Amino acid sequence: MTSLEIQLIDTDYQVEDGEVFIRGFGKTSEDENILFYDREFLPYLYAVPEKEVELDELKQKIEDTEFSNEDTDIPVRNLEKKSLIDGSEEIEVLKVFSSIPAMIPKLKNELWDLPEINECREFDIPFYRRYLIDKDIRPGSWIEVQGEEEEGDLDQVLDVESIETGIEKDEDINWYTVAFDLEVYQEEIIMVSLYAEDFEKVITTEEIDRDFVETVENEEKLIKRLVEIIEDRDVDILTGYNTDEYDFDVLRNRAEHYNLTLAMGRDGERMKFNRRGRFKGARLKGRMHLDIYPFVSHVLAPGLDSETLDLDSVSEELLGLNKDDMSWEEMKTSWKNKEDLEKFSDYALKDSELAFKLTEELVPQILELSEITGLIPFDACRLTYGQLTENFLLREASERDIIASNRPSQDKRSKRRRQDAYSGGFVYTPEAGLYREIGLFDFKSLYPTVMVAHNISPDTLNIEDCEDRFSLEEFDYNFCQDEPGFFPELVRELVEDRSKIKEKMKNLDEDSQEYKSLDNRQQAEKILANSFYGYLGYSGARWYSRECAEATTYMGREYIHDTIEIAEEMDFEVVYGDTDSVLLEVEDIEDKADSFLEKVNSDLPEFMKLELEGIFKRGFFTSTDSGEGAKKKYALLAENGDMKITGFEQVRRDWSPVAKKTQKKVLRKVLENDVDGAVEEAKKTVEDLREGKIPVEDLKIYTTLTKKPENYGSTAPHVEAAKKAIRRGEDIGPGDTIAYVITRGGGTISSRAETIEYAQDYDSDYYIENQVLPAAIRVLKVFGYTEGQLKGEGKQSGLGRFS
DNA sequence: CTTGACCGGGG
DNA sequence: GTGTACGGTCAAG
Repeated sequence: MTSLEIQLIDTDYQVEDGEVFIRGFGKTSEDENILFYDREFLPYLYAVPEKEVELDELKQKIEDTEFSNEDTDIPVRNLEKKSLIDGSEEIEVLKVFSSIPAMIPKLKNELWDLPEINECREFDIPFYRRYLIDKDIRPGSWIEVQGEEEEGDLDQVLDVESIETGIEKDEDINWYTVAFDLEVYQEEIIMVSLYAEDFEKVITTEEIDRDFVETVENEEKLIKRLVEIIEDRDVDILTGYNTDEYDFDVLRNRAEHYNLTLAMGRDGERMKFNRRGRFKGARLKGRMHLDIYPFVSHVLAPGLDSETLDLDSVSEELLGLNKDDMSWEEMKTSWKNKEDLEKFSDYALKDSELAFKLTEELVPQILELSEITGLIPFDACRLTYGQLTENFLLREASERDIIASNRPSQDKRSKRRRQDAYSGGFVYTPEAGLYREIGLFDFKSLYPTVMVAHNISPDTLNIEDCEDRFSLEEFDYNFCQDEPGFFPELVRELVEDRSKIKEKMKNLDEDSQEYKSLDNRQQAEKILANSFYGYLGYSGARWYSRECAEATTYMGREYIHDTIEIAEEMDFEVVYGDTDSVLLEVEDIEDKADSFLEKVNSDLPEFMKLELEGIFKRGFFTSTDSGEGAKKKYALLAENGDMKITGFEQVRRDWSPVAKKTQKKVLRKVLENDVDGAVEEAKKTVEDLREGKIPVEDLKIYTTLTKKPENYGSTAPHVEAAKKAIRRGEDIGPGDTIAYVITRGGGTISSRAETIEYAQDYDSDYYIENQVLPAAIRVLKVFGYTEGQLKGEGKQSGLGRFS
């Protein structure tokens, strides 16, 4: 008998001779790769009997019945009576075991047809996740596996007999991480870049004068070399940016083309895509392939300022780092003409370097999330917010003997979506204009704390037998306050654990490993605590409750209103407010903030708190077309000169650089209280456009071609530009991003769109009227300027010579 | 105003 | 794979 302390990396299951076994991949602190088999775990579901049915009789009936489906026998291996909590009541159910996971959906259908059975539950939980939940195994924590050694390719292979969890071991595993990135030209891989802490490489078919470049004969060798490097370096974590949808897709197609097996995992099997809805995940067994783009888009995006989630903007926001400045056009030209390949290879390497650095920042968070939710890292980094939350809830429910609700049918989901939307956060209508000395105050985790303060939870909603109810006049439902509900209890645990962690962090060196790991844990807890409100209103949720979500936002609005009222009583000018924050203008704000906070916080229930988020020396709010202040569109200027811009066009990619740059300059001048200077900036750009002084680079607008140009029903500039380029022999197809410029001449705008390579001139009027002026006037109209004035026409009609 | 198509990331 | 899971924006109807 061998006993090993390991951390789990990955699990799946296999079926042999009609029997299922779990595979667990892990690692010891001595860097040994471990594979264990667990042959003792069977798939099951819960059968909930009709009310008047005698459980023992039903048990007997199921034992005596031979279930089958289209000539396949559906074995029932075991039956257990269980008492579980369903909402606010306790129910008696049967736990029905079968032989292999694939039998479970079939068994569910057969059982559900029995008149004695009301419904089945928990029949759609992936087998490997069920295993981890039931065994209380969490990736990222130590477990001890005991069993007999077997033959195998990994350092040790065990046929497991027992697993012990909750092992205290003061050691972390340093996962060996490599980021990679492909460069592709005309559907062939021309470069692979790899980046690790101790290693950087670009593999390509050209000779390039760079130390990190390794030249191979052809594309086939290039793929083989990549696989070899992953294997040789025994990579634990392979990462990249959008590698699921792009790099691995290309890699698989090209490997198929050469009849190569992409065996990049630790089990020697071919890489497979896991499909989940509209996403696919490239799964390498026994290694963690963590694509960070899905994590960024599903989990981080709501908290990011950046509107686009491309590698460049995300790295800029999270790391303060940018990609090398090389456009796709330049790259194509470079490869086609075999010129400047050094620059190209630098660019390629930079991409995987950025992906690596982003990984260093995010993977610890992903691994923490994996530990808290108990999902394997592969899942933790790909699931949506709602799915992450649900998996956390499933585990917490199981620990409390709570039986999970079923996932809603497609029909039910669309009904939920169609239901009238309930009101969300309160947004205060600002007065357009310029403000100075602004304090930004916000509630710490408003919705989670509201849920705790009022015990808002699906299992406290409208309980018959209840002493103390929290009712809202507006709604005909109430929440029982007698016992903490499932959701408030979880929020409280997360929030309390989080403040304990933050307390601990105060006494630690910020650069220490312990500080960093605690920081990642509290981040992950914050992510989860904040997800519950959204989850309750998510149509696909098992624990969906429109009432809970609605009551939560309602109370959130109440608290913001109260805060605004207090601010007004204290003679602060309320500039703006959105959901959980207020912007207040007041002289000597530093001095007055404390008494304001004290007043607000003393009125709040325990657990809720308003904080001062920051002080800004100026703020600018624009107006809508009707002239009233616009919501969610403003710019703030901090003491140190940083601008925080929200909602303006300048962050959107379907605007040309010249429009975005001008708008940014105009905003900065305005925030510096120099409106004349702002007008000058706009006028100067208009003039430069007229005189043809603006480089074409600043005029291109990006749009992605999603299908073949001839398949578009409507005309659009990027489609027309693409059609013309194709006629000239360019290789352009679906997936290509078209950089186009509107050129001079007659006809519609679309007919004058040209890809940047063929743009001989540009239509200055188009750029003035449709790009620069709308972007600039969005800001300057607040000061009474019109587009005409910015074009220079205002001089005649305004205060100029005629007045 | 409602409905349906498109789009994200990557090269 | 205990399968098939988004959400926002914009033009067209």
